Amino acid sequence: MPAPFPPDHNPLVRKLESIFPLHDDERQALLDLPMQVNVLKDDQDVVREGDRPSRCFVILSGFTCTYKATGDGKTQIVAFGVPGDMPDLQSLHLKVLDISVATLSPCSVGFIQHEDLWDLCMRYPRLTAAFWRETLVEGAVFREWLLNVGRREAYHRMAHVLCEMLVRLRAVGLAEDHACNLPITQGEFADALGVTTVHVNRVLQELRANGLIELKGERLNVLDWEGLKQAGDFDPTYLHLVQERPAA
Amino acid sequence: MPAPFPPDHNPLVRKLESIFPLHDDERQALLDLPMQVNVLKDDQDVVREGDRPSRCFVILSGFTCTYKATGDGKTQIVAFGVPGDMPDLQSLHLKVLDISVATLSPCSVGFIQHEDLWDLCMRYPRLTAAFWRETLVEGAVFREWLLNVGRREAYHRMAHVLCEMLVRLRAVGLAEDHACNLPITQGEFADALGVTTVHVNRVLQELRANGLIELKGERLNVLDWEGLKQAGDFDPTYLHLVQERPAA
DNA sequence: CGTTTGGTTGAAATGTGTCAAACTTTGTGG
DNA sequence: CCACAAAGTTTGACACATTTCAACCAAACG
Repeated sequence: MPAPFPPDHNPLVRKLESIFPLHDDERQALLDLPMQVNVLKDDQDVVREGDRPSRCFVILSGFTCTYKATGDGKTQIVAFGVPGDMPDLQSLHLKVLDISVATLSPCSVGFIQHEDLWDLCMRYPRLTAAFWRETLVEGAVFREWLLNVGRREAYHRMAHVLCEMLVRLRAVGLAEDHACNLPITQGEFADALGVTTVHVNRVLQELRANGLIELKGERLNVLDWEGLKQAGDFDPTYLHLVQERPAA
Repeated sequence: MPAPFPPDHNPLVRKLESIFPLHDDERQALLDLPMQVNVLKDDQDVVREGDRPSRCFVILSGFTCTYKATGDGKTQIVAFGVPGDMPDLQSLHLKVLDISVATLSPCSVGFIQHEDLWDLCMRYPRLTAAFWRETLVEGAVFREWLLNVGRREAYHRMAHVLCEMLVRLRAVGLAEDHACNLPITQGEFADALGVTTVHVNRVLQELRANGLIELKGERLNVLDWEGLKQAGDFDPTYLHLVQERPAA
């Protein structure tokens, strides 16, 4: 079955429009893109480091993480993926994958053949720009994470990532102003922040004690958005959204 | 004055060919690209976070660093730039810069108007792919650095960056098999690795004591390449070079 | 030469890791 | 709907990598 999304709730379209204004015909072309939809359980690899894929995928629902591992098995999450994201879009140009992508929650993903994507880009040159831009924004997030991991203490690091996730989810209509679902365990946060699970736990308690957030199960509630932004030294410019919708 | 490089030593061409095979006409088109050459002293900003450039630049000679800073002034270097690199190529698609680029050594850089680059990409669609690919490889390096900073101890981190620089410089013909010039101070390494200058110093001494490297002034000499690669947990796949020339 | 920049050293402070156990929630099958 | 297992969270004590601070040294430079 093809993806059953009303045009304006199609995750791919929605995501691209959050960073690039689409014309009607381009939007339609995206909706018409041949796509093989797969439903995945959580904690499953979608693609693996070393793969040489002939297709890439878009997240239709659910969350993923993009990760790498050191020789002795320590893993670092380098990005979280939310609906609309294409975590291995790079494979269009880079033959062998330098990252793995796993599901953090049950997901449905749409596989798109590289040749179909090439085709689309030929027919709609502005879409080339849109996809290129998407990979560039992804790169900007890597840079910010590098600053985050390299130069901020764990407490601030955690706050920063929470800010980012909330803003990104708002941009694709998957978060209220100050709350969202975040199916990310403390162990996964640890791998994203370059710390241990134990420390993530302590730092989260601090954030809670300071009245900045509630976080229980998959539910994140930001009690003090200004405070959290400040704690995370967060400025959304690097996300390069067409227009950050200011949260009330 | 236009860049006085014999065709095959033109840094831009050389760099692109290290990750993308060019046809003759494409190579010529690159050589004909209008370019304003500027000579810069070391420790100067080329572009700054927040800028909205109408051009981007290619490094013709010298080294740069791309960096970001936290609100309280700590800086993180997210990439080193070597001749042929275009550290702010992203500005072609992202209006406002989320990074600053500074010279690490005296540099000559060539500024290219965005419109001229657009033009070129129109006339030679494969060059669009080449430039896109360049930004993707840059992204792959960010990811590896994230793993490096997040999950490796300072000693291994240092070894990793040294391996990377040597391989990248070899790819553009600026390093012998096991030695190169590296105008990077310990303070700058510190900002790249997310540690302090003091610690970089101690870690370098360890690398020297273990007989892996000599590093004095700007000169890096790798005494034990296999040992350094192992210490750095280094696998060059993520650099996506067309063909890693195996060092003897 | 004196001045600046970058490198080196040591001792004490600290953020984060490690280990190991207990607790809580979630999901599943009987 | 309970019972149990599995997964995730929380806690404490201690170890350790790295920071901090402060001084000193060496090389480069005008």
